[in-house]
Amino acid sequence: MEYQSQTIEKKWQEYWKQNNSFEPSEDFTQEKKYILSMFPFPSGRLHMGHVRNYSISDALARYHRQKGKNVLHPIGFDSFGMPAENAAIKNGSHPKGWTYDNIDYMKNEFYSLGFSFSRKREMATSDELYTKFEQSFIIDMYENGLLYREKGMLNWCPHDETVLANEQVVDGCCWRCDTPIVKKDMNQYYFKITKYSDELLDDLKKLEGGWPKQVLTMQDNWIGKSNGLAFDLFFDDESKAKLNGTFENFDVFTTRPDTIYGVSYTALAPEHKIVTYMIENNLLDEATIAQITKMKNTSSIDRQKEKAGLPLGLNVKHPLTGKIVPVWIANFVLMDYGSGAVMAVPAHDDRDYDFAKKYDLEINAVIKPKDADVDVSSAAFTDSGVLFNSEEFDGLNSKKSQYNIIKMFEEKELGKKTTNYKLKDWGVSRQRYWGAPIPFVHCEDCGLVMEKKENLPIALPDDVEINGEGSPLENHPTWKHCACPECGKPAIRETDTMDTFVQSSWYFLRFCASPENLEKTAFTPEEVKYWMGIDHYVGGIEHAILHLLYARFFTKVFRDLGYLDFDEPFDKLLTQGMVLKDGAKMSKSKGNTVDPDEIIAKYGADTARLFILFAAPPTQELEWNDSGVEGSHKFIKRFFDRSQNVVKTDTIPKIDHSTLSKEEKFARKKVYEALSRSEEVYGERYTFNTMIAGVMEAVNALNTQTNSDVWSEGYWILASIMEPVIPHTCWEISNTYFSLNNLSKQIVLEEVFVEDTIMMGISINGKRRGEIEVAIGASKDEILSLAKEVVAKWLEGKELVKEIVVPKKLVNLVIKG
RNA sequence: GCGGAUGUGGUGAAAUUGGUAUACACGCCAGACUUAGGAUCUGGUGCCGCAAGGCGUGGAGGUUCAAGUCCUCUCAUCCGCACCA
Repeated sequence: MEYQSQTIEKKWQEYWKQNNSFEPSEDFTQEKKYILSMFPFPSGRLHMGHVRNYSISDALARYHRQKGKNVLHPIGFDSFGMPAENAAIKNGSHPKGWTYDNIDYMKNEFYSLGFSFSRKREMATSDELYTKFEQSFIIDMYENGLLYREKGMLNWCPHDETVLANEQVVDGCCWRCDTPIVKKDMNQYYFKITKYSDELLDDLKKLEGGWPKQVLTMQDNWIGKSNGLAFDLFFDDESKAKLNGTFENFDVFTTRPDTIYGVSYTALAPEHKIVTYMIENNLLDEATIAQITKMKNTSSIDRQKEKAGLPLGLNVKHPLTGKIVPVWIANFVLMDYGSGAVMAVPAHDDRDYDFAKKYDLEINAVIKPKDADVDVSSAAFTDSGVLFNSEEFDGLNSKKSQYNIIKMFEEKELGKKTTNYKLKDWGVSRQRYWGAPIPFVHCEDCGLVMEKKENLPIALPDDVEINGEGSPLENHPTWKHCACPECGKPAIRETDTMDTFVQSSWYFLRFCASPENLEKTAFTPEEVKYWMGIDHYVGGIEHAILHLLYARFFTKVFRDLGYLDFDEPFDKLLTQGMVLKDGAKMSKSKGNTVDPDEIIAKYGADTARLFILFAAPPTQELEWNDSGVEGSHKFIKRFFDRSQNVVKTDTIPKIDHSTLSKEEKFARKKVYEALSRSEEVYGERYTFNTMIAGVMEAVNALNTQTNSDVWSEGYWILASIMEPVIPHTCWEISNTYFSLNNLSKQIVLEEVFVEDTIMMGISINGKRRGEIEVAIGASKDEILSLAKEVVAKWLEGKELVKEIVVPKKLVNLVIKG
């Protein structure tokens, strides 16, 4: 029989569907594995990145199923989001119809690739049931002070007409459409993720070993914890008078208190409240105000190009020396970090230095290298060192003096030790239609009121006009009008919807819910206790910060709300590399995409899966290569074709190893080597490419002999090992010859590795000069004398200095002269 | 600038603890079978050299009997963060 991918693949896909082959058991006494790939956005069609993602998780799922584990390998769709609305604007489709059509199409693609997902647990986050539970969680979070509404300067994307979280601003532009963002003052809902800053940071330690180092570092940097000193700078009397007595002081933060005697000016962010006050009260001349306004309206990228600022005509007193220090506005001071004001030590900070040089401000060095003088004539000295010109702290090193100076500030109540974070609260409201409505109501009498849980879900109206102008919910004629849940009077429903990252922050918990209970609860404590944490989470590195940080945050919140009792959701994280073509990431705009459907039609799903897992280890980039795909296809054909040598059997053949020929023994050894390598690969290393290479070697070795028992045993095992990679082919072979009995746990027979003789390399001074075959029990002397014979011509006339025998590996002879 | 990686044949890549560098595959070359081959099978293929031999894991040193692997320095590429006080 010739290999017909179409026939075989259709046959088994249908079989798996009919037999519910991949549904997890509800028996919680069994050992479980929860294997999850990051769920996709239903963009329309699968791309190769998806195929790679799910090929990896499917291989792991199928492997553990063979091992007898209770495997949860679910799939869903992250189905709210802007592209559905953009499609609506572009071609008049309805976001809902567009989304669910895409889901249907993509589901078919998934099953045509043979992925072993639990069909009963399929879901989409835009399902009303999902929204219902999510809104309920939101209410809980609000009640517990983890969600709040506040007016603030927000990142606004003028193109998408919506607010963005700090995390969604990339290089000052919208992460989705690349439009430069502007700041806008408006009301917004926030999750209090900063409450968990320390825990999110500290628990990264628990993930070491399970998560890639790079991701841990990225999260660490993102949280951006830094320790230092915060203290107040007081205005002199003249400045106080200028400010009409409204401000006495402002506070600053520094991580380098050791440099404090070098302060020669201070700087405020242009958005600082003192600056705002001065502008509003006409304390600055028009030219200055114009400059400040211009500075504020400059994008963050442009602001970075050159340091700029201007003096405010105010002075503060140095907290230790009492010296008068001028106050400036500087464009490099960020309003949203620390207090939006800094003490400037140009001698020991690059930014302060540039600024001081530009405006000819004092540069006072107070730190010098341990055994040298400091020179700040051309650049700041930013290393730590030894203090001088620092009164009582002279001669101390930076570290020691930091401690002492903070202590002194605290004793004199001038300031205190402080920790700052880059992490900000997560702004979650979006002025869009296709998202989960935020379940609140604005009542004139009662203020902001939560919706009652029995009224959930607050579902989206279907009859909306989506034209890209404003918020469709805001513009809807009736939807927002409702009765206040508290007093019953007419009120206005919140028209903002939630950031889609809210849905992806808990979907993995929803998958734990038994299909029987879907209507009743989001999930039960027993269900999540059994299935979580996720044993393997597979996805792209692009989610290293946003999604993974938010999901960790939600897990901790849910723990504190009593829904679950663990700290971290993802035990092991596998970040797959990108799929490239011609050296660049596959993308429609570059026109270098390969359509999975076409590959399936031409070669079959198994070929696509094999190529993807064989061409590179999963964490590395994968270069798409058409002839490589051909090669994978050829191997499957050959593997299928050679199965003719197998004799039908329901149990693995028993073979007396001692009676076999050399080739037969070798073939068995290769088969079992492939098996033991597969254990390592599926269990811990995930380098599927090496495992597949091992199987290819085994097939090559089987091909050098004709013993039908050896063939049958070999295929019994190889079809089992390869089933997670090329499931259709392996089920076909296993069904034809083994009644599927071989798709189960395999046992490594150590006897096949026992050999009578062994090859050893001979090297002289570390250079390979020959090899010998020695009996397995040969003594060191026997080995040495044999080795010397083989390399006799190299030893002639030389003095033998040392002899090293590494058992079963090699002999190294050291010679001189 | 800070942080994280990665550098091995013509190509994708192996080498688990320092122990025969280049497994497996692609490509290429030769042969077989074929009306034909972009099918299939068999063999060859790191580089230089007729050979003996020499040289080879980005580069330079070092440790070791032995280094792709460990140490020091350096170069290149990729990714992330980036005026974070």
